[in-house]
Amino acid sequence: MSWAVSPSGQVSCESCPIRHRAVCARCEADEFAQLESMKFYRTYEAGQTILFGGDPLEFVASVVSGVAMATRTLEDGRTQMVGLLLPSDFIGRPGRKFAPFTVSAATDVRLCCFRSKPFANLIEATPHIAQRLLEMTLDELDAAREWMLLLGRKTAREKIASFLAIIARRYAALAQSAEVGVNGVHLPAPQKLSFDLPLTRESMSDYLGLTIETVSRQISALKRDGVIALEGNRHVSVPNLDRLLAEAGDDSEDVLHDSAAE
Amino acid sequence: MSWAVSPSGQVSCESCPIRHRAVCARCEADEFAQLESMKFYRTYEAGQTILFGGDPLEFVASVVSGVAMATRTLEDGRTQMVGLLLPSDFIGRPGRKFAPFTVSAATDVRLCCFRSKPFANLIEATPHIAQRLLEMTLDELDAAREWMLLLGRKTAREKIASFLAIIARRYAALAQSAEVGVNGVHLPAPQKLSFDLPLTRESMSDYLGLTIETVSRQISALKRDGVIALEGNRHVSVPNLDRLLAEAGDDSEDVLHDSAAE
DNA sequence: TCGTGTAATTGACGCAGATCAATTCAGGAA
DNA sequence: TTCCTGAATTGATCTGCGTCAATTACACGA
Repeated sequence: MSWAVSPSGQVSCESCPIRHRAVCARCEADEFAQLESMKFYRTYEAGQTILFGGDPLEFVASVVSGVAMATRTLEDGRTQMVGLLLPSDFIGRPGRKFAPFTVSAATDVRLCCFRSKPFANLIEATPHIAQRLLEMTLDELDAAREWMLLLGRKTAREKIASFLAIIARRYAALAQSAEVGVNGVHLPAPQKLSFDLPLTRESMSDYLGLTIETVSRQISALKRDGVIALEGNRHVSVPNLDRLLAEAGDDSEDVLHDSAAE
Repeated sequence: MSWAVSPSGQVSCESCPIRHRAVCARCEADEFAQLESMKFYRTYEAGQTILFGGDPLEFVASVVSGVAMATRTLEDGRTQMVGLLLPSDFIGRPGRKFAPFTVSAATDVRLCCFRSKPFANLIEATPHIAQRLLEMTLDELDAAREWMLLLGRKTAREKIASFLAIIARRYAALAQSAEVGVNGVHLPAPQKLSFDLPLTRESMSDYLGLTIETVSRQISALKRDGVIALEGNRHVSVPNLDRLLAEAGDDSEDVLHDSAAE
């Protein structure tokens, strides 16, 4: 099994960077105290497997920092990423006993963990956690549907452009809610932004349903065409976000800016 | 807008075919009475649009009978199905104001509808509905992840075989829970089954991220190879389910038989 | 600073599935 | 039954992405 990395220093929930976005976001003081007493941290290095598909699920967790990947694999080794887990995202399902996919660390990752059983009990008792979990699950389902459109119908170039737009947007949201730079993201001005890719080319190919070579070629093509610029392999800057969005081929960025708030 | 079809006879929840699977499955008598007083039915003919993407969402609904499709479309018309809605499946999201995708009827469809606002209020008040909705949403997310693996990494032949397996399995589950034949499904013996396809070839191509021609060719190939037999265009029989599952290429049907029950 | 191993790029070529174009088939109306 | 119309099949050809195979670039430790 896999919970193999040294735990490290506890952090107070008060100062937790994902306090207002994670599954605990809506908790009242008493619920919060319960969670705080149950929680423990795990850290993983880039490349480590956090959880093998099919393994018994003894924990659920929130991603505190770093990026993790959920992947599914066919018999012959073809693999598809089915979830990209950024800070505040939740891993696990109350009541589920076995992992339906493999989870691994794309960068160094810190998780805030809870034992499955007590967490499931807590959910029964505290509607605020269940409510927030429903909200997050519905958001994830929206993202999955957009991802399906990408996988089924977009060209390789559109896939790359879409991926870059997704990363830029999600990091921008994180940076905004934390009000600090995260993972090397900077937002100097609206319309010009730059960020580090959290994934290798191989992981990008697993995300997009492409080969590593096609990913590389299309990134080169977007660079050649001036849609993006690269510093090193990982750092991307986007001189014109609208141009990138146009390359992504979506009919408009409407739809997903509809908030779930009542 | 779109709620354009004649309502028809009310049905008591007691005798509702989706009573034990839909969003109302876990309700107590009093919650149930509230739902019953709020509900109203809508029916749609095969091919009708139920809801256009971007339209204001005034209702949520459960599919009572028939099959509906959620689809997203790119500017140039490329279309991807992002949800296949069978009886008991839920349409809508509490708090969402606009439809993030188009919903249309693949067969004649009957919906059990609730106005959004009162339904959202009810959810706040009754944890059993929210719990059930969370469970259903998590199931849908599992299905979306399997679908992503299919779209990103499976060959055309594997996609067709997977689709047939999914339809067979979901209908089998429905038939089981209703204990009656549904939509022409029969289960004469374990290992030999037959059913009607609820989708046209075009809808199948939208589901699978293929063209209609490729769908047709691969169905012909599976028939030629004896994996399936056809009567007419819609009725499929599967002489050997294991053979079909092997063609679908999944590493095993493990994973998804893990129940969400505690 | 220099190696060294892994990640990424680039090129040549092949093929699965898309596209374009006829037929053929199925099922409902008269 | 026969006609008629949209759905489905089948064939010929094209092409975007995958596959195979070298380089080349980069990050990291000595």
